[in-house]
Amino acid sequence: MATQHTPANDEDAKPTLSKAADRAYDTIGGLILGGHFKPGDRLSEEELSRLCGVSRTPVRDALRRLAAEYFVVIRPNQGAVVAVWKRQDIEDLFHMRALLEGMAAARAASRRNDDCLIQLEQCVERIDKAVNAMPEPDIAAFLAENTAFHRTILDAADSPRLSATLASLIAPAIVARTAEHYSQADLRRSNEHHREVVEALRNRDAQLADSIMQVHIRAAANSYFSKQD
Amino acid sequence: MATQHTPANDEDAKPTLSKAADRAYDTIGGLILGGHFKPGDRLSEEELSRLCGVSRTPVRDALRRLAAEYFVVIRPNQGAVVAVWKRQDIEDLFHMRALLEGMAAARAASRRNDDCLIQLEQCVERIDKAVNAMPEPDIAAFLAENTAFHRTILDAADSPRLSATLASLIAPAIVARTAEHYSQADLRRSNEHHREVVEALRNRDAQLADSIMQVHIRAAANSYFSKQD
DNA sequence: GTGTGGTAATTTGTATACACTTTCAGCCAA
DNA sequence: TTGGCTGAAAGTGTATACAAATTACCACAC
Repeated sequence: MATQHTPANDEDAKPTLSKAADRAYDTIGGLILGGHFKPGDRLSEEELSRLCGVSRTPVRDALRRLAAEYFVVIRPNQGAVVAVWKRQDIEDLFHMRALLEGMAAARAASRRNDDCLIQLEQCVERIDKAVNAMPEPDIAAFLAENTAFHRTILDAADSPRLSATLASLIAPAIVARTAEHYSQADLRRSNEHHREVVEALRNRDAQLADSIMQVHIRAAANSYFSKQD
Repeated sequence: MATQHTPANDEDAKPTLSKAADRAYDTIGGLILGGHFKPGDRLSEEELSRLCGVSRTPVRDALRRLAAEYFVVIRPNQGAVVAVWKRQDIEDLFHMRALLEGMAAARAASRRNDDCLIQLEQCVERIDKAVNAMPEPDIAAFLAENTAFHRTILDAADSPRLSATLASLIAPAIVARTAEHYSQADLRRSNEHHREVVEALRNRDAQLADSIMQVHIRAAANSYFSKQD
């Protein structure tokens, strides 16, 4: 899910970005993440269609998708507003993520193959490099590899429904902000959790993998809120 | 979400069934549940618009909603097909439901008020009546009250995100088929679980509520699969 | 007979016009 | 001034026409 859409006129390297609905989705998502629209703001379909350069039809489609991911809230005959996420909502999000990613880790422990382990180890190494980069941690690389790590486990769990549900919970906004709030110590500890998860998967210890993953997510939640305000 | 309006707990008695998109949603969902469209069948937007008596626009809207709830799968430029649920998918569904409804029960244990308890007790009594109805259990009444019971707990948990996520997991199709597969003994045991949950909520024992609810959902899964084939 | 290419038919994706609902400003009456 | 009514303005919901993409089919070459 590409939420990034820099206003700089980049050559459309991806041929199928021409899809109006996708462009609307990316543009609106970018405007929300970029702060142009703040929580509670009303989103007029006509205004969005102007901003996106497409008609209202794909804009409506994009809004429904964003609503399914809880970025916006749509009330019948009253239009869409940017969702307001209270602290409790985000706590719930982390809680649910912890449960479901724990389940994913447990299943991955039973079903993993050797190739999966190799990939995970590579992720861990790359995250190490990103965390210890000088003069300061490479947040972008950390994010990319962290996402790859969790996605690899999710793939190994081999449950389409679990993947889909988790995808809607791991809002890119939250993940990005979490990393911003991480201190270097937090990042290091996070990757230590990754190492322990890999070890549990290697030993096919489902129970342990579940527990560690839950600890991992809850630690992320703590970091998020400790730096919050 | 609202495919059936059971008389048990309708908040908005507004007969806004005139909404074309809602009618399309209900109609298509009904055709799938009723077996007119079988898993794997292709869903032509034009054909559906004829069947629903509305234009393609609300049909597309309905299809997107159904896709968000995993009733159908939409592939870009290739239309929608009725989702095929393999046994593993349904097992995963129950597993996720167990985790999240357990979480809901735990939170409800902390936040419940007395009115909530009263409602739950009423549900339990009504379910008793439905289960012991002569000459045979009243499945429809059981379903309605069972849904009301779980929804009451979900409301008491007071977590919009949790409610929304669970709503997408508790596909009406599965719930209905589960009840069909229940024996009378299963139904009785199910309501015993309900009683235990209520007792845990009364004592504000979050851990116990969580555990019982997970047992409750897993028992439902067992009943589902034991009668399956 | 089989594989390939190209064209036509079907279907999805998008744009636009119109109908209906909500909202709010303005006005009248109490 | 306040309360409620009315009607216009704005915005969402729906229908339809058109564009783009996919699929099916048939001719043709090998």
